[in-house]
Amino acid sequence: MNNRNGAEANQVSQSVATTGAARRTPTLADVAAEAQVHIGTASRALNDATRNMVKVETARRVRDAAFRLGYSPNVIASSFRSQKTSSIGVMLPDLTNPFLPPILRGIEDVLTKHGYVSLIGNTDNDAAMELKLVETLRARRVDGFIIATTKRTHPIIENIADSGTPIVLINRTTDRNDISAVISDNAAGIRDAVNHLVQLGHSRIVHIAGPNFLSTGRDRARAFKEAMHDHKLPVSEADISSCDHYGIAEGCAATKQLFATRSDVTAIVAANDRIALGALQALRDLQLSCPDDVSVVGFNDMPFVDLMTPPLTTVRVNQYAVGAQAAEVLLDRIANSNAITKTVVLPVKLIIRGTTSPCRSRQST
Amino acid sequence: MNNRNGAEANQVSQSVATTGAARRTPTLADVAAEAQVHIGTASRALNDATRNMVKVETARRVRDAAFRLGYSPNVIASSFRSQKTSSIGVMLPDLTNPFLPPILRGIEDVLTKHGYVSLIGNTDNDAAMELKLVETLRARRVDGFIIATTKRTHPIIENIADSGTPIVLINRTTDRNDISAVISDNAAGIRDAVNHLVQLGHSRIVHIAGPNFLSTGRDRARAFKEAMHDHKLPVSEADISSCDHYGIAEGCAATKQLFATRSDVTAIVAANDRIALGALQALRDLQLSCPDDVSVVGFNDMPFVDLMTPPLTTVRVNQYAVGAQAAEVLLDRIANSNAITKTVVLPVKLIIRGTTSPCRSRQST
DNA sequence: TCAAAATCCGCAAACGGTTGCATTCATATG
DNA sequence: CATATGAATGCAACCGTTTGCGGATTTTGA
Repeated sequence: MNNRNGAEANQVSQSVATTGAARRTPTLADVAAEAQVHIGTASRALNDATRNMVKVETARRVRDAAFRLGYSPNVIASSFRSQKTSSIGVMLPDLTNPFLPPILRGIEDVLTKHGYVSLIGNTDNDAAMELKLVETLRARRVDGFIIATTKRTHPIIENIADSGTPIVLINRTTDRNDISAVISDNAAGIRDAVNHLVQLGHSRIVHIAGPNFLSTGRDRARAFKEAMHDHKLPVSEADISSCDHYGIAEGCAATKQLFATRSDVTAIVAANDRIALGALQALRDLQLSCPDDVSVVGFNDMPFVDLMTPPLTTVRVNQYAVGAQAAEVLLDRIANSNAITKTVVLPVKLIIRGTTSPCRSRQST
Repeated sequence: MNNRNGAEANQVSQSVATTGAARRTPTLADVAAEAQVHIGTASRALNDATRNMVKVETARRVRDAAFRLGYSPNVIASSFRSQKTSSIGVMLPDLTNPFLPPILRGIEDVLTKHGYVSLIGNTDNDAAMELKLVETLRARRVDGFIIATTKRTHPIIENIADSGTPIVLINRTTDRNDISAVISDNAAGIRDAVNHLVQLGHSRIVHIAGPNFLSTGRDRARAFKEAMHDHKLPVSEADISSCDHYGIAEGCAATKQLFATRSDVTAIVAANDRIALGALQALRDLQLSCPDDVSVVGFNDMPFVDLMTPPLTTVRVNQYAVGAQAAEVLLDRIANSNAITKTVVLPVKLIIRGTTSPCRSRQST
């Protein structure tokens, strides 16, 4: 009886596995059975890389069977066996920063074109969250990383690179030059901005800098000094005020602090658009008009700065391209593990709008 | 000789596999060996849900071993076996729409808190891309879907719901009421907008509507008519111009079309902020001043509409909360497969800024 | 003190593909 | 004609966890 029950149970589960197959989502085994081939052959027939190992007629039969059954390959099973997840981790400070979505879109577009998918995480520039995120992404076995949050030295990130996992940095780089990166031409952008202001007759130009521990902050400040120097304009440390964060409030505060000691300034080169927004706020608070009293130029050309009044003159970086390029570089590195590490520098373009105008040197207060 | 070589090779790989074990990323088997327990026990000790099946002392020993080895659980293997990926698919029209990032942030925040991760896809409202995305996400075996792109009838999406996969819609719903959704109180928002305009003395108020095939477009238009009716103000079809897309260009065109036949309008209720931006453009083109000649109110309060000149009066929807709520509802449904389907309606708030002012009925042209 | 119950843990079978190797069969070669 | 060559497919191990089942050990209860 026990035996008999067992036999019955077997038969039932058997019948479930056959007639009931329509219920379950079909597996490769179902497809192979339907196409009358071995499961291994079915696998090869369905996989682009191994398609040529099987007769074209057989391949067609398998694909037909797969279609007939509505087969959807189980990517998890595939990832598990092949140790490739076709997914990449993206580490951002905060998705809500309008500068980032176009970059993400660029990343997504090239990833999906290659059958990859991205896992996005926000860190709010918090070290603990960064660590947790990296652990999560590692646990999910992402094939590579795109990182938008690095400081000039950053142990967590350097650790990823050292572990041999493909990685590419965007916007910001580390001081180490053995990690691939996609950045914009900070030096050229700042130079163009200064040139523009000089052409408008400005000579008392100051720089509201970003954090020195970020490559963008350091590079743009350095470029500012060089550009001033090229124009034989004096530039001292007093002409540069640094923010320890790329924020509107910080930009406002830094501007006010600088204006407290300098009353003849007629133009501001801000390290990025948010700092520029803060500078504009500061000018308003100081009862100064932009651009009549003081000209301002930003950096990034993030969405909507063209709709403000006055619209912001700024250095446009091609955000979408940064993302797309980063994904390309990363996928290249994944496909070809000894691809050289490279830093891609994308061109920028000064967009002249309403916050800059000819200099009418203002009176000292 | 062959044999000897083979033996040597074996020994080498053996030594790699033992002493070199530190090289490989450790597996559960390594942890179990280190802790001197069976692999099954190690699994239970490390898993919150099964922790109580093992003695506390044993659990501690296992966790210590895991820590010592730097063990990172292979989520892929876990997903494979348990048929749960702890990932959910998010379908968006376009991440680049500034309305969406705060929603996404809300989704991400609650998902990560529960150990989940999201796979985001952009469809650009293209049916083919939608289908491809759904296939991709199904292949990756996401545990559920959050969908921001549905039309009032939408076969692809209804198909997901019918398949039994947990799903929740955001912003927009289908006409079917058996699918969970998180939306904002469209009717209240429009009512508040109309009330505000009436209080300012306006009576010639028109509505630039969204697409009728979207629930938001239909609901807001319907609410507009009701609100006008409540104030005993006449409202005909001529007072409503529809856009077939929530875009700036469409809003501009629809406004111009309506103003071509109506010269006494003093206020516009736009179906969303982008349409409102288009309406403002149209007014500029028509040499009309906002808010002096015509008041405008938008919907959504997306980022940066407060920085424009004049800043936009609009109905604020709590975007972050929409995303967070959607994630909560979805996770609840995943954890509890017979949770009731529910539609969560979040409150909205009229934010009065610079595009609305008291009516000074303008002359007919 | 001993049976029953409860607790803890080991055992081994999945999960669904991929892939190196073996086998078969047809074709080319000497 | 026998054999070498190569193409096409079958075979089966393997990837790292989870989990139902049952055995061993301890605790409980009368």
